[in-house]
This record gives sequence, structure tokens and C-alpha cells, in this order.
Amino acid sequence: MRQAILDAAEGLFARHGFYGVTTRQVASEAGVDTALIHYYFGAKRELFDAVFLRRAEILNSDRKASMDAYEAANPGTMTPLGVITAFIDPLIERSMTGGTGWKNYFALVAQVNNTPAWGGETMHRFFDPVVHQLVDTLKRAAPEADLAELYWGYQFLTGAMMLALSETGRIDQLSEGLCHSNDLEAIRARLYRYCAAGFEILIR
Amino acid sequence: MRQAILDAAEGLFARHGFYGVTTRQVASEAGVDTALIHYYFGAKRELFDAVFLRRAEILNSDRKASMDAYEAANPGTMTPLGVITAFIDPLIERSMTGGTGWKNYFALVAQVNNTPAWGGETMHRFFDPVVHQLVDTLKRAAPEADLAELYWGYQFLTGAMMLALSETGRIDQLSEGLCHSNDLEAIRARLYRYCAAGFEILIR
DNA sequence: GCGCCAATTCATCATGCGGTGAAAAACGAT
DNA sequence: ATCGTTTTTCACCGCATGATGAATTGGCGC
Repeated sequence: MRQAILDAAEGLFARHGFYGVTTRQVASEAGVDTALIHYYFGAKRELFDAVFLRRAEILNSDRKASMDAYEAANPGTMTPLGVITAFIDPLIERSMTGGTGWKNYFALVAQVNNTPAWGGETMHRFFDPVVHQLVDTLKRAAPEADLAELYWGYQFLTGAMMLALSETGRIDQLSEGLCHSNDLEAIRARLYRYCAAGFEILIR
Repeated sequence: MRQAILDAAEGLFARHGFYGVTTRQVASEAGVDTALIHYYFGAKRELFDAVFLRRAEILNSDRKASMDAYEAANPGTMTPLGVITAFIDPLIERSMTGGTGWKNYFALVAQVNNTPAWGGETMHRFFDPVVHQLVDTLKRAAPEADLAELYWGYQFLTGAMMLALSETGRIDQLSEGLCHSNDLEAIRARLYRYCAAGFEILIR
């Protein structure tokens, strides 16, 4: 039941945002009574945090493992492209093989990422450690790089990555069917190179 | 009064999103009666569209002028960096010199851009022509480029640009004060090069 | 079969929501 | 000063919201 509620809430929050969803909708979607949500999670905001946390933990350990593995396999020969790939690829992989739940989750994170009021604080709470690991690893891959450039590089990377992962369908409409926002192989084939090239030019 | 309502609504929508704001809050912030909002704009959603449209028109003519001017000044010698700069710079310029209203507006657009439910449709309605002009101009600057790469390049560019413009404060916290999300000169000095480098690698 | 505790339902509360229509006030042209 | 129009205020409607607490159900050890 907990999982069913989380799944329903995840999908709805992803589509309509925190304030665009009522606890009654969540309950109805999950096929449970409204009071059950409060029984399990307390206030609406705590439900949201529970949704956010569930996959954040998985994601963080995914990414940590991926970056650790990359560094271990390439001691002294790391490249920005390699580090960035290790940082992003776990998300692409989850989105491709994880089903609807993961896709909803990425759309949710993309929204939170662009929410000024409490989005920054939320991202900070759940994702800061792994981002610091990215910056540290990039610093080792490019020791001559200025630290500020690493942070700006991450800022641009995040924006591009999260919009791509949220699959809004906008590129489909814009390109009149030539490109598809759910074509993750196309994203994978381009996003890493795009971000790495941008990063290289910043530190040069 | 119309303008006061639009300003208040703009700020609140930017911070909390469409559903996170009540017409009463807007009225209170603008110092008017609730009924006045409906008198001027009708339903809440129409108020939102009015907010969105007001600066979209200005932005679209800004950008069109900027790209036209660039193409006129560099016939046959256009570069992707030049085109991208002409596309983004009007927004940076407005954000730097336009005051709080414009900053709120960009935060609002960033949120809409990442809203799956109706964000794509909204962006489409208000911004498609100028994006098509970007793609067309890029195609002339790099005739050998595959069209799909242009669209993907735009997708990544938009994500990076809108997150940077929305000034969420996240980079401040992340970099522990080294970088500031409201430092638009820093963004200007980096974003164009970042996106152009990414774009170049896609079409190569 | 009983007792216990967690899980689930039900009825309901106080509040705030978007929206409306009539009355009142402010304004401008004559 | 008067009238007609535009703008603003006021009182209110019907409804949905988040949340609560009491009552009910279900499963499991004994």
C-alpha cells in the first residue's frame, strides 16, 4: 500500500507539481482512502519528500558507484567526457530500463530543479553529495581547471540533462516529428558529448 | 491597475507556480480586490496567459531583431557561436537591465519549460516562431549540419539557458559562495561558448 | 476462539478556493 | 452640475481542500 501510494503520488506530482495535486487525487489514483495517506506519511509535504527520497537514494548510490568505477578503471587517465558520462549515464539507464516510475521521477526532479521557492533547498538536501563528488572528480580529471568553471559547467549540464530527461514532448512538436523526446538513445549519443565539449571550452 | 495585477501575479507565479498561487494572494499583493482580477482578466488561467504573453511579445521581437541584425551584419560569415549569442543575449540583457519583473518572468518561463502537463503546449504557443528562426539561421550558418542535430542542440541549450536565467540560488549554495546565480556577467561569459561548443561537436 | 495491534474506512471539521452579481464610487465629456 | 461609462468594492455562493479522530476490519500468535 505504501508503494502504491508513492507510485500514484509520483506520477501526479510529476505531471502537475506539488500544488497541482490533491491528496484526494493521490488516494483515488492509488485506490485507497484519503486518511490512509496521512496514516502512512503525515502531511502532504512529507508525502512529497518520501516520493522524492525513495529514488534519490537509489540514484545517489548508482552514481557514486558509476563514478567510483570509472575512476578506478582509469587511474590517471580520466577525461572530462568520461567523468560526465559516468555522472549522467546511470540516469539514462534507469530511465530506459526502469519503467514509468522512473520517467515520472525524472520529470519531477526537473520541475523541482526549476522551482525557485523551495526547489534549491530540496535539491540541496537530496543531491548535494553526489554533485560534490562530480566536481571533485572533474577536478582530478582536469587539475588545471578553475573551480568556478566546474560549478558553472555543472549548472549548465544539469539544466540540459534534466530537461532532456523530463521528456516534455516539446522537441517532437518543434521538429515536427523528426526528433522524439523519449528517444533516450538519441540523447545518450549526444548529451555527454555536448556537455563535455562545453565543459572543455570553459576550462580552456 | 492592470499592470499592478500583472506584476504581482508574475512574481507569485514565478516563485510558486500556477497552482501554488491563489487569486486572493495576487489581489492582496497588488493591493486590489479579488473581484478586480476577474473583472480585468477573467479566469485564473487567463490571468496566467496574460502574464506570460506580456513579456513574450517583447522577447520575441527582441530576439528576432537581434538575429536579423546579426545575419545582416555577417552575410556568409555567420558562425554558430554568433547565432547562439544573438539568440540568447537579448534575454541576458533584459535580465540585467530590466529589473525584478524580468527576473521573475524568466523564472516563470523556466518553470513552464519543465512542466510536462501543459508546459510544452504553452511554450509552443508563445515561442515557436523565434525558435524556428534560430534553427533556420543555424542551418544557414552550418549548411552541412543534420537538421536533427540542430533540434537536439536547441533542446540542450534551452535547458541550460533557462535554468541559468531562473537564478535559483542553487549554485551559490553548491559552490559555498564561490559562484552566484545572479551574476549574469559570469553567465554571459560562459553560456554562449558552452552551448556553441556543444553544438559544434554535435554537427561534426 | 480470543485478544491484540496494525491497517483501513467513515464521517466530518474548519478553512480557503475560484468565481459572481449587484451596489457604489470615480471619472470624463458636455 | 449632470449623465453615462468605466472602474472598484462588497457580500456571498457552492465547492474542494488538507487534516483528524473515532470506528471498523483483518491477520496472527496463542
